Amino acid sequence: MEIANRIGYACLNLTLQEERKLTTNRGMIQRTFLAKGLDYVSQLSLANARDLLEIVRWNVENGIRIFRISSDVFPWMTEYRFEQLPDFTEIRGVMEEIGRQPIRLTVHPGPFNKLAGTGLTLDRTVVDLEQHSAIFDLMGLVPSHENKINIHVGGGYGDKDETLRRFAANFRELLSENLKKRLTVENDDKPGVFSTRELIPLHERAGIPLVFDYLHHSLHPGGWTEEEAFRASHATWHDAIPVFHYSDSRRIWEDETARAESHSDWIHAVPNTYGQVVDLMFETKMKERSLLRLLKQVREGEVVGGMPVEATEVPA
DNA sequence: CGGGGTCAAGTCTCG
DNA sequence: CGAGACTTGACCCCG
Repeated sequence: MEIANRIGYACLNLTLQEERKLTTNRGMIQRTFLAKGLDYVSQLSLANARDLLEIVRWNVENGIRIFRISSDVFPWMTEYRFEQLPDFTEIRGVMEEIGRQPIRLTVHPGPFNKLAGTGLTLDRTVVDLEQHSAIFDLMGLVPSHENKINIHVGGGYGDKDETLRRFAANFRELLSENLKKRLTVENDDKPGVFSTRELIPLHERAGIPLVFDYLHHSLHPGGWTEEEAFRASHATWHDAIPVFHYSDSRRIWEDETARAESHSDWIHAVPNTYGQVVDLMFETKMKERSLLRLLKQVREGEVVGGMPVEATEVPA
């Protein structure tokens, strides 16, 4: 039995963190960065990369075939180029080995990235996105949406149509070819920003594939049913299997006092994929543990959360 | 060495 | 009008 083409989770492996103290999030505050500089950055980056390789291998061994890499592997990466790090050769060796693993790797740059922004905000966004793209270059990965760099538009600026025009123009004019081939945009969960329906013009203008997030859609459907938004998003992908994001609402399943948009610890329902092939990124607090539990439930033929379990194969 | 205050960035929403 | 949230807690100082 299979839930989706591939399934995955984001950034953090609780099992390896607890059992072997593995983490890819070693970082430093600004004061330390200014005091210690690139030597210390290099040291932490190498340690992060080595742990990332272990985590990626663990995923492959456990039937997990997509993984979102943390944006914290290279601390303060907007302030230097990777080639400047003293341990660059060694770091590159580890990153190349990560790139050779049979797993789909993605990133999700942070909420400060505003490609529809202006001035210094826009400048910083371009640098941050380019560095995420440079990570995939470092891993030797051919540019495509297989390794998506996924962001939100992240602001309506009072005029959504004009905002999307600015986003598309900045995309065309300011980004490298490799980055353009990797960038995707995700529907947001609040009326002030962009639902899937509102993002369609962005795809039409710039050819950017749309990531469909089920929970965000439920909070901000923007006049479309889940199936409409799912199918419209699915149709925007041409060079890779779509990656869609799924999380259950903590309020509905685990704690009625939680905010509706907060993510649950566990996976309670399997999303409807409408007969289409997708890769699913699960955003749960229990990370790989919630996926292992789901895979076990599927193997044992349980119907998860009363929803149909789809398709046909799960690793033993 | 454990606990708590603090930590780059933008934008929106809520209290 | 300030705090909290966002894809992800971790750093660092002090007692």
